[in-house]
Amino acid sequence: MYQEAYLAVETALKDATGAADVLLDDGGDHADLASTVAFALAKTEKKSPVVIAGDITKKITETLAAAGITVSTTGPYINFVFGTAYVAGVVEAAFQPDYGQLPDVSGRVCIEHTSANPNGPLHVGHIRNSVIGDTLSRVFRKTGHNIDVQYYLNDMGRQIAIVSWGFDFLDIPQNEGEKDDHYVARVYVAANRALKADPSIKEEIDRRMGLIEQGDPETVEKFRRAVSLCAEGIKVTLNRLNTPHDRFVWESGFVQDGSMVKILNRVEALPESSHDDILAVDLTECGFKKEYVLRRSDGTSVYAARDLAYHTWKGENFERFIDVLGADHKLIGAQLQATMKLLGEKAPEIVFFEFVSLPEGSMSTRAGKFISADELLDEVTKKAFDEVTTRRPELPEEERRAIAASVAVGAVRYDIVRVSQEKSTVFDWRQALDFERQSAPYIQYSHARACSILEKAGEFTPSYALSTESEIALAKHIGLFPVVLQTVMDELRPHHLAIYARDLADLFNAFYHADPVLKAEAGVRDARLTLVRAAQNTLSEVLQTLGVDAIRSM
RNA sequence: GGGCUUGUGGCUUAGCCUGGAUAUAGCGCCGGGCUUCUAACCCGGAUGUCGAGGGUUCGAAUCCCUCCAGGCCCGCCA
Repeated sequence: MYQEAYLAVETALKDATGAADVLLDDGGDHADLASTVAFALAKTEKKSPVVIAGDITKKITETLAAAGITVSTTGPYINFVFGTAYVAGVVEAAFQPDYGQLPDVSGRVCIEHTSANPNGPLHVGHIRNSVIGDTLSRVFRKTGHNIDVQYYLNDMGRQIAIVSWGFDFLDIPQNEGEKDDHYVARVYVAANRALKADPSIKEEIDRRMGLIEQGDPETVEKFRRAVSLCAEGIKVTLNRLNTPHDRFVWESGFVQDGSMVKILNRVEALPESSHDDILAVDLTECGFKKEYVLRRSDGTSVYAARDLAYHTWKGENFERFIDVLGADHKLIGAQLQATMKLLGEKAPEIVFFEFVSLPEGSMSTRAGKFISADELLDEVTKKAFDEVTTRRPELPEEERRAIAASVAVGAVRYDIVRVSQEKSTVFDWRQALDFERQSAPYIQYSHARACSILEKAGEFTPSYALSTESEIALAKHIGLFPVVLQTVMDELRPHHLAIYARDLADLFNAFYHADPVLKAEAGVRDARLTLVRAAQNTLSEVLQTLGVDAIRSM
């Protein structure tokens, strides 16, 4: 709908002016679209922009009127307002199930997100990765992509060697009811403490690192057990957050199947590679000062080597592959991309997000200094349950618990996704526990209100004759949903969708207060019910794309 | 030291890539609104040197340069 209207305006302006770029933007409060092309033409035509704007308006008014678009001039600005046909078209489209869903496109897309080291539970920093990655995944699905969501499990790292040492030498039993990943973190923290107190332990850790690379069965089994235990706990948290993965890819798999050695052999053949005693790629040509080390002088490989093999595999199986990574991976990520290109392989697209820190400083799993995602979810759920109990004491406890769970996940996700990813943030309990405007519960509440109206209304005949200011504003915003999805796709920045959802809820609430629905006279009632249904459907689709439950009552 | 990145009312934040009409919202503050479709709501008000300075332009929060401040990275760790 929007695309067609945009195109009609653009074509008319191009025909009238002959300009290649007719400088269209969204018009803000003034209009649905606005052009500042008159400024640009003022130089060449040696006339004032105001006169030019007037002339252009005269030329195109009639053509666009046929398309239901009103043209007007305010000083040098040419404004375009979409008419009733557009509004009706939007509401009709949004009335359909799956509004915003685009037809399937060919080519598989891999999105890798979270991929936190399995040495402890996910904390509030990790889940920024999960929420951004999962929201992008949902937007990709919504726009017709066949996607595979992956978690890369670093099961060969030093921290796993430390955990496995802790399990062998520290007698730390699991507490009653303690979640597996939290238990692993406790062992990890204790092992690190022991390591600090007695540096000779380092030798044993190094020995394990060598054994794991050689594929020593006993060591492999020890690592595997520790990693599995932690990963199972992490999966529970991911499911709670509505950020599930299609598969977990084990780092060690690329050593075992020989693909890492294969890719390292190809790297050795590169003119940019140096292999006196280590294997490294010289990336100074690509603007990097540091060489990219893949194999140590003792012959063992580093993480980057497995990463190269993993991404080569992705390139063989996916049209596009996107990694969501913390900003601390910017350098290593760029080096990976550069090396993949030198090898003639497709490079990953990388979405970076900045860090979440605590008011007292940055988080550290090793130091046990973090707020876990589980703790956050528990606290928010508790608050949500109290809220729902205050507001809806008549509901059975089971239902109140279900609402609280949906509200809590929504609140946590929205609090994260609403901020653009390039901003570093400080975790704030007050904000996390705020269920008012600019929160998912606010949007969920609008949706529940719409559902409530529709339930009370019963059957009605769809009608598209809208006229009041708040009706039109709401309908027009509904029409922007597909545009916003496209923006998120283009920029790989999901916060746009969060902002859109908040604005949509704002407009629905304004309409709700300004224009009565059920009590309106017959004809108006049908039209408003149609709008409510379209708004409810859009809110539901947006919430689902944000990974938030569109609950019907709260 | 070098690289990347952020700086918008007291706090949090959109807009910046692709320059344009009174800079987007929330929290907090002040004042109103529940006999009316769910008040997790709505309406109104106060609060801004868009980090600082220079430049480009008819026009700069937006582009360029310099500086200041915060975050991240610069390992034969992952």
